[in-house]
Amino acid sequence: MADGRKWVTMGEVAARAGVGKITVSRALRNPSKVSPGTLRKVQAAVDELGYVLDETAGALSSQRSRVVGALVSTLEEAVFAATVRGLTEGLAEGGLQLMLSATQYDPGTEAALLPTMLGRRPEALVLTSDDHTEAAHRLLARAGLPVLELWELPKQPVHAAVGFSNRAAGTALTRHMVETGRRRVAFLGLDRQHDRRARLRMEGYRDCAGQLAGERAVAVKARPGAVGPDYGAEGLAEILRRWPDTEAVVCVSDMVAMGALCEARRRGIDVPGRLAISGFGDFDMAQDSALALTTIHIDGAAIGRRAAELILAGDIPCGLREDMGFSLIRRATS
Amino acid sequence: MADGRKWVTMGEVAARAGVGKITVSRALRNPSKVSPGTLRKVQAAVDELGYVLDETAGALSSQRSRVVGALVSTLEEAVFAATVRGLTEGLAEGGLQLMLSATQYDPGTEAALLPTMLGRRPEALVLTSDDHTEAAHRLLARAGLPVLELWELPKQPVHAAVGFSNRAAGTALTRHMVETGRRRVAFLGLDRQHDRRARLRMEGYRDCAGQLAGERAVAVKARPGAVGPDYGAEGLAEILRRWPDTEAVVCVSDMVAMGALCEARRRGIDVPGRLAISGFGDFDMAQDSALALTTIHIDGAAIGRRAAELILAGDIPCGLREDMGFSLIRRATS
DNA sequence: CTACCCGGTGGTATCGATACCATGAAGGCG
DNA sequence: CGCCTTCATGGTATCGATACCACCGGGTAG
Repeated sequence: MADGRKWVTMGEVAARAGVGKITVSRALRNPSKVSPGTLRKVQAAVDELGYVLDETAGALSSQRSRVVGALVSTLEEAVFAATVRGLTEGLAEGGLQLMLSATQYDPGTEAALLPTMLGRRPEALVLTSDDHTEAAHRLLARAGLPVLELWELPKQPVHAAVGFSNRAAGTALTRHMVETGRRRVAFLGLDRQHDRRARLRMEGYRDCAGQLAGERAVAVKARPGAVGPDYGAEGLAEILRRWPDTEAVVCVSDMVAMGALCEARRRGIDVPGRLAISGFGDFDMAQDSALALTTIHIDGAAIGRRAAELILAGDIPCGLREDMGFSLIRRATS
Repeated sequence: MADGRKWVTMGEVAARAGVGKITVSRALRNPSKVSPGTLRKVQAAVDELGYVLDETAGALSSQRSRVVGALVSTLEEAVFAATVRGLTEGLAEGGLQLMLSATQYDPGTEAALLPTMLGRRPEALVLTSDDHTEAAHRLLARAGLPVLELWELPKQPVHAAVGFSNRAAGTALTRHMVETGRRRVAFLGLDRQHDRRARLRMEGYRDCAGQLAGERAVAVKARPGAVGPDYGAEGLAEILRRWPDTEAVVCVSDMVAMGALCEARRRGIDVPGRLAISGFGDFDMAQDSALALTTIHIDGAAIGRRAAELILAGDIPCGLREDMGFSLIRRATS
C-alpha cells in the first residue's frame, strides 16, 4: 500500500472552515475557548476532510510530547501486564500515550534503551525495576523529568516510587502461619538471581525468626525453561526430608506453592490440617476451588493507575514513596 | 523535580564540536557519511554535553516518526505479551519504537484509540484483532499506512496478516486423537462471546466429523471472574454424563484441559489409557511433569518478530497472509 | 460619554532537526 | 595540466502545530 495519500494539514481544515489555523488548533485542544458556531464549522471541516491532528508537530511547537515512556522488566508476567493496563488507561484519560519497551530484567538493557526513550522527550518515565546502572542514573538525573519506579519501594528512589513492600508481605504470610497456630514454618524459594523481590520476601520471613521454632529455608535450583510446579514439589520434598515436623510452608510464588500442594496431596498429607501452604501473587488459578490457595494479592492495575494519576497531577515530590499495600487472602490451604 | 534544566540542542553540540548542525545530524544518524576525525569530535561533544537527539523534531522534519502503533486485545494473556516482546525487539533493531494501547477485546475501544495512534503518524500499525468497526476501517483506509493484523488470518485482511489458523489447529488435535486410535472424541469449549478464536478451534474439530463417531461438543457457561480449571472439571463431568464412552477430549485451552485432567484423576479414570486429553496454548505449566499436557504451541514471539521484519523491510504486499503455523506437542495425556 | 476589560480571533515567529542544494577540496584520467 | 567526479561539509528553507501578542467589537463601570 504505497503511501500515496498525504495527510491533511490544519491549514487545509482552517481554509475549509473559513477560519485561521490557530482557531482550528483551539477547537481541537481546548473547545471552550472557541465560540459554539465556529466550533461547529471546524468540526464539520474536520469530519469532511478526515483530519487527524499531527502530534509530531504539536509536540515540537508546544514542547509537550504527551508521551510517557515505560521500561518494564517483562510483559510476560501477569502482574506487569496488569500494571501496564492500569497505566495506559489512566494516562489515556489525560491524553497521554505510552511508549513501551522491555528490559528482560537486565539493567544493562535498561540503560541501553533509555536514550531512545528520552529521544521522544517523554513527560515522565516509568520503570518497574529499582536496579539501574551508573550510566542510567546519570541520564535520568540530567533529563530532569519525573521518574516513577513501580513495584518495589527503594529506600532512595531516583525520584519517586509506587509499590508495596515484598518484605512486609513475607512477614505477613509468616505471621499468618504463626497466628493460626504454626511455629515450625519453612520458607521455600528459588535461587534465581535476578529476583530481588523473592529475596525480600524471604527477608520478611526471617524477620519473624523470634516467633518461629528455628529457620527452615530452602531454595530450589532453577533450571532453564519455564518455572513450573515441579520446583515446588521438589522443594517440599527437601523440606520434609530435613525437617519432617514442618507445619507450614511459605512459598515464594503461587506456582511453587501449587507444586508443593500437589506433592503434599500425593503423599497423603492433610492440608491444611497437618501442613499449611501459602503462595504469592494470586495468579489465575489460585482462586480455583481445586487449588484454593492462601496467597498475597497485589493489585497491579491499581499501581499503574496510581502512577498515571501522579503523572497527570504533575509536580511529584522528590523522594515520594507511595505504599499501595497488598492483601493476604486466606483460602483453603492454611 | 522542577524541569529546570533545558535539553541540549543539536546546535549547541555543533558549536562545541566546531562543525555545522547538519554534520552532527549525519554523525548520529548515518556515521558512514562523516569522516572519522569529525565523527570523533562530534562524539566527544555529544558525550560532554549529554546530548540526546530530539526525535520529536526529527519526526517533523524528516516526516518519519520511527514509531509503530500497536493495539492489542489484552496484555494479560501470555501469548500477546510474547508477541509484543517479539515486536519491540524486532523493531528496536531498526530503530523503531512501539506505541501501545489495549482494546480489551472491544472493536469500539479500538476505533476510539485509533485517531490518537494516527496522531503520532506511525509508520505502521499492528492490530491483534481482525474485528474492526466501520469507522475504524474508514480511518485505516484513509491513513494509507501498512496495517498488520496478527494472530488470526482473516480471509480479507485490511492490508496484511501474520498468524496461524485456529481452525487448522483444532483439526490437528482432533486428527491426532483419531490417529492414536480414538474415534469417540469430544470438544470442550467455553461460551465466551468475544472469543472468535475458540469458535474457530471448534470448527476445526467439526471438520473432522467424517472420521468421528458422532459429534460431542459441550460449552461450559462462563461466569464472571478468572477462567480457572473449574470449568474443565465441570465440562468433563457433563461430557461423561452425556457420552460415558468418550475416549478423548479436545479442550479449547490449556486451563480447561488442566481442569478436565484433574477431574479425570479424581474419578480414577486412566489418562491417557481410557481417556486422552489435549489443551491449547502450551502455557507455563503444560510441560510440567505433573501435568505433561498434550497441546498446541504457538510461537507468539515469532509472530511479533515476523511482523517487525515485514515492517522494517517495507513495501508489504496488499492481501499478504503469512501463516506462521503451530506445533502439536504430544505429552503424557494422549 | 469615556475608559477599560474581556471573549473571540488571527498573524507571525518559533520549536529542533533534516532535505535539498551548493560549495570547496581531493583525486583520477586523458 | 586541466577537467570532471567524488567526498565531506555547510547554509537555508522546511516540516505542521502552537505561543505570544495584537486586534476588534461590545459590554460594564465610573
